[in-house]
Amino acid sequence: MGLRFYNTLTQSVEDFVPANGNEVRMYTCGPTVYNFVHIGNLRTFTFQDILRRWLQYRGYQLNHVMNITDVDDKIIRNASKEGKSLQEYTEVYTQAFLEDTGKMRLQRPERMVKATEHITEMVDAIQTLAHNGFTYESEGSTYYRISKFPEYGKLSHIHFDGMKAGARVDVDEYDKESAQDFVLWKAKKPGEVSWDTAIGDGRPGWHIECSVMAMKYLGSTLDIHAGGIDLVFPHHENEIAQSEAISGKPFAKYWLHSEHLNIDMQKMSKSLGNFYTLRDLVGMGYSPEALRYTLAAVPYRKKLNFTMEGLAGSQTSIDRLRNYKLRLETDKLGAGANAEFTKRAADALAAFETALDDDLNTAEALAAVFEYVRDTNSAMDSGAFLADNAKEALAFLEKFDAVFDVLKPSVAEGALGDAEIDAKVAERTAAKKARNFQLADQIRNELLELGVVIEDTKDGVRWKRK
RNA sequence: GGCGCGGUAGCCAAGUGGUAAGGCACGGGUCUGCAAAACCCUUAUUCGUCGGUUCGAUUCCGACCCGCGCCUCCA
Repeated sequence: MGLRFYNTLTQSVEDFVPANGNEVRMYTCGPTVYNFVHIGNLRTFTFQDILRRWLQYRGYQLNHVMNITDVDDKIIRNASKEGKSLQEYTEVYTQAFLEDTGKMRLQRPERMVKATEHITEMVDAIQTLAHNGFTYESEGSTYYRISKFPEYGKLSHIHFDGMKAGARVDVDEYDKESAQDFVLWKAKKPGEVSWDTAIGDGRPGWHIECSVMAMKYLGSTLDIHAGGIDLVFPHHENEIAQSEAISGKPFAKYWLHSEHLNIDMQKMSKSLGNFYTLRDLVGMGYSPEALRYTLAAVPYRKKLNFTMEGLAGSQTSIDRLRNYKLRLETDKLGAGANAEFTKRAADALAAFETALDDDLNTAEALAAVFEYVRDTNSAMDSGAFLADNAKEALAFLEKFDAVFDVLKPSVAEGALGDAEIDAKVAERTAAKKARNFQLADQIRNELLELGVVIEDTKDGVRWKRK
């Protein structure tokens, strides 16, 4: 079976077949730049990164657009509170976003686009919607009339025919004809940033930017649209309503949504004091790779229960893989290949690929890796694992890392260069040979303080940076 | 009230109508001048509860209990 994804639109797992051969046109909802990204945001972006990498692994050519929302209520409020312009304020968090996602090793989309740089296109789109009869004006704002779009609710599978008892309704939005109608263009309020346009002086509603930018750069029907599960309603539902009312075509074929994470079984929130950004965790001594691994290891449609114990465990898991790689590179193995392990390498790779093809089952993919690592570690001990098998293992690790990208340490190299460390290690080895253990231990401790760990193995001494 | 997700070893977590992956932690061991590091082994007769279907269910069906999400801004 080939690559397949769970599609929110159809609520089923479907074979993935993009419209144009190998090209994948993908749009993902990026950050609203009013703060540093927290680990919940990063779960979604890490999922999107795994998705990107797996599509590439499978030979697809990506054309991925991500938006940056740089105008919205929170941004306007916070910017004015700090006495900054919109640009000054959002620039800080846009840069921080790029830095943080870089540390997380998230690939950059082919194109990142800002809402404020597409005001003209949004106005055009709203005028087209007006022309097609999907809008109405009220007190200077323009609204989308949901009743004109019968398929409204098809993504979130919410039925709006007849309000249910208990459903909450915005009572104060009296200027809307219907509670589900949403704003396309908000009339200017005193003191707020605004654009004076053909449809009035104001600013865009939240949803229109994504419809406009997605269609501008990717055409009227996307292959994949992805985001966090909370965006299904209303954001993505509204994007569909807007886009399809403009183009008359399906907006996206596959809708992929990632689940949220909890912290120690509870929702992450500032009031509970369990709210973390990448910067917080790095400040506590955790590596970005440990977070990356933690977020990637649980399949994206499962709620992820984030714990500090789990984060530390991820670092240990990564270390184990790094040690394994180091061992493959340094152990003195017999020449040739053991056919048994050639087969196991192929089997492990097949299991790895099958798991990721199945709606990105990262947990199962990792199981395939670790099972192989354990088997071959034992075989290296027994001598059954030969030099060419090690090459196969390294090739497998390379494929693993093309997706998970956790093997390369991101810690600074520290004060010592490789040559200096080699010299120190040689000095210690000589001391050991002379049975001057006091000097040997002293050198070992010195190196340890500089973040270098010495390992005595049956094939000699090797070292690594901690 | 509507829609949806989940409850598998101390923790994280995969999975299937045929008898429970993997990771972390704990414990044990190998190696070692001692250590460290590394590596290996061990850990669920059992998959929320109660019924049903079946030769057989953790896996299907029903009921119930518990936790969570969305329906309003939210990754």
